[in-house]
Amino acid sequence: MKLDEAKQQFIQNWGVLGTQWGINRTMAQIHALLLVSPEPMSADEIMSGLKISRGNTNMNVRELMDWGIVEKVLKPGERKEFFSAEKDIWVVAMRIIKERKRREVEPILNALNQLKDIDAGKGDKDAKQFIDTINSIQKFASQASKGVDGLVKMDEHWFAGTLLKMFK
Amino acid sequence: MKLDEAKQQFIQNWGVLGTQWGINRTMAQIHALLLVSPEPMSADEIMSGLKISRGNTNMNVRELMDWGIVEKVLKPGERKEFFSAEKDIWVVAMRIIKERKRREVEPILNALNQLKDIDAGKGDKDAKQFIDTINSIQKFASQASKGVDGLVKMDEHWFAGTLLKMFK
DNA sequence: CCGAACTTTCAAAATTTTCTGAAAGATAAT
DNA sequence: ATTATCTTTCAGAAAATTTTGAAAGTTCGG
Repeated sequence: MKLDEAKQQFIQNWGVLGTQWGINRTMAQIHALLLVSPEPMSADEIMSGLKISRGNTNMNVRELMDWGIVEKVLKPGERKEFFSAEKDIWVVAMRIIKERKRREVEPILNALNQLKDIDAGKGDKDAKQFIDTINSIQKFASQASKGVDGLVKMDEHWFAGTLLKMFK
Repeated sequence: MKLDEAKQQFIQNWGVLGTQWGINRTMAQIHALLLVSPEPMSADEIMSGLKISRGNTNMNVRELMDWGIVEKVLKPGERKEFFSAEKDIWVVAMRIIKERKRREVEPILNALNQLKDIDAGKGDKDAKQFIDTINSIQKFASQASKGVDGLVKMDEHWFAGTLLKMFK
């Protein structure tokens, strides 16, 4: 298989995986493209590389930057902006997990809290069961959330230097 | 807040969370509805509870059963089928994680394997870098995958009885 | 200031995903 | 074997998401 062909395949696969995980296809593809590009790429290069419009490119690159897994790179003497993806997959995964937790899990946890505030007669079986369900979801989510924090913190500190090299 | 109101809210929230994680809104809502229902529900009850069509109901209930987090329950002397959700959130989470791994992560890992098969000259820098990237993704994914297996196995065995009670 | 080079925005169009409802398929009682 | 009850299917409709591209905005050198 030719190199370019392999890159192309990789980009497609990454796009599909993205969709399945609730990320839009193009965003995942741009990420893949940058991942396998030895050099930072300009908006125009991304556009022609993936055959997508300027607006689409701009929008999704910006979102990738929000996620902290793509950065803007300026080349001296060039007017254009270039973009490059974080190449360390472990770092990418940590950022994504951390960010999803912040954006999605935390708001839900808050919302759940309000739900426990129910007017119920003393012996109201149903209300009790409902509150139990909510409680158990909360307990689970907050444990998971702590687990993530732990992982991230580990990574940010010394652990990064040693054990985690195994993942690379 | 009234109990029904709270349930309603919960269902909506769960629907939103589902969308963000690549699960369709209705499926998540049906799951939520069953989660907070003290009794198993029939297709008709789900339809009227969520104001959705029969087809939609049938399709999504079936999918939830595929995921192993909802089951069909037959009541003696009733012609209808009833459905009930797994109430233990830890079990739900394990099933989902395990299933997503099987359906999504494993196929990608396979696909990646083929990509390393590249015709490259000996000193081909670019090809080398590409292969490195693919390798590191594979290594990461397979570690993560093993981690999941470990978690699941733990859960299936004795651990369930002890430490994991913390999550409930 | 002006204009060239580039980036951002956003309304409308295209695409993808989800949902509906009627028809066809089961199953069981009579 | 007929009918009543319930489930499944699926083509077309509706809704949601994504993409486009042209116009507006920005920035910089001269």
